[in-house]
Amino acid sequence: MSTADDILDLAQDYIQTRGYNGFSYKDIAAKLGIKTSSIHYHFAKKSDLGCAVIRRYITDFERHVRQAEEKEQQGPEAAWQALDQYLGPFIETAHTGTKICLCMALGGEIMSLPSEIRAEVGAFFSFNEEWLSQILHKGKESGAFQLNDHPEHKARIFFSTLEGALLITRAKQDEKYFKRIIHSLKQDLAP
Amino acid sequence: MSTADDILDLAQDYIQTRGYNGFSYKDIAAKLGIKTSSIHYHFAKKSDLGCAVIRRYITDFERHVRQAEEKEQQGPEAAWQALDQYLGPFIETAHTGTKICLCMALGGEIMSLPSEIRAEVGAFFSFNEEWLSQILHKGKESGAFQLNDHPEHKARIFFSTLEGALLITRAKQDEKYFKRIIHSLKQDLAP
DNA sequence: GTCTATACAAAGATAGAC
DNA sequence: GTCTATCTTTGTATAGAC
Repeated sequence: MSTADDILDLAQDYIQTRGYNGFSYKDIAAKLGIKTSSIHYHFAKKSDLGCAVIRRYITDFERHVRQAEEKEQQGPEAAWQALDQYLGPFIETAHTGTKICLCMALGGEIMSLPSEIRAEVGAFFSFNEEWLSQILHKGKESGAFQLNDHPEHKARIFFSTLEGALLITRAKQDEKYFKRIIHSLKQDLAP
Repeated sequence: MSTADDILDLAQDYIQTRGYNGFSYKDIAAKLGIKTSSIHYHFAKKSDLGCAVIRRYITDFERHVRQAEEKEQQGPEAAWQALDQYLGPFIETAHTGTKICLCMALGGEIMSLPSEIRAEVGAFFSFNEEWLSQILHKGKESGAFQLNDHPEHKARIFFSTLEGALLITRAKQDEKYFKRIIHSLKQDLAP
């Protein structure tokens, strides 16, 4: 792992815990045992670092979701497996007890962020909704899911709930809270 | 309106738009045409200001919700009226296009906040869940609502969705998004 | 690629005059 | 209650040596 990767890892960790405006180059430098000027060598400005973090996050997330699509061939169990694959990172995040979704953290301070980062946050949210919408639609066709609303609407509700629950779970320091939400969300889709 | 109130108003506005770590005494002083030392006279430390803002916010919110309880006497329409009264501030916030719920904004940076503020954020979330849980329970009894889950679980889902949707709506700059979520949430409760 | 040195502005805060 | 003045620390960033 290169220094640049170490910096990205730490920056992402800081954003997910303290927010973009809640950490500095000094924090990262101290943890890595280097000087802030070394970080500026890899990422000239803080906004460059922020952009790099969110782009990597989205790329990794989309790769993860594409693996879910591979599982989701046809048949009822496949749709549920794809949904579980999708939910994995959210459950892991909740499990930390200290982090929320990176884009949720950035979304909370979005009016103070450079426009490049704003755009990425919006794109992440749209991607999730569209992907969920598709899988809900397919799951409905295959009989895996039963929906009381249009797939697009259901997808938005589902995603808003997931993200909101992550933040609230952390504030309450109660991982069980999140698990119950996941359970209710899945139950709501069951035929 | 006193200067202290003006400071509180501006601080709240800044937190809801830019986050707690996204504004400074200088920002507020500039807007009010005073010096930062004058703000320190009213609120010695930034954390004092933060605490005052969230405490006022919660007090005002609880007063608003208590008015909803008065509407919620008995009968099916009453439960729906109480719910609409409750939803008012969320809809107003979404309408600004720039703000999210104060506690959501603080919740996003909670790991960087003083413990007094952390505790208030958690209390706000718990209050909302408990209030919603009660009204869902009563509405179910009166036949106003039909629930496919326990009132406590439904309340948590409902609240998580509401808060998550506020943040996502702002990031996407699409108020219609929030209105559709509200519509779906209400439809889901209808018998 | 990392360091030292440095600049320069911003942030949080205090002391004391008016 | 607000001001001026001051202080300290932090944050972001650059120049140039190693």
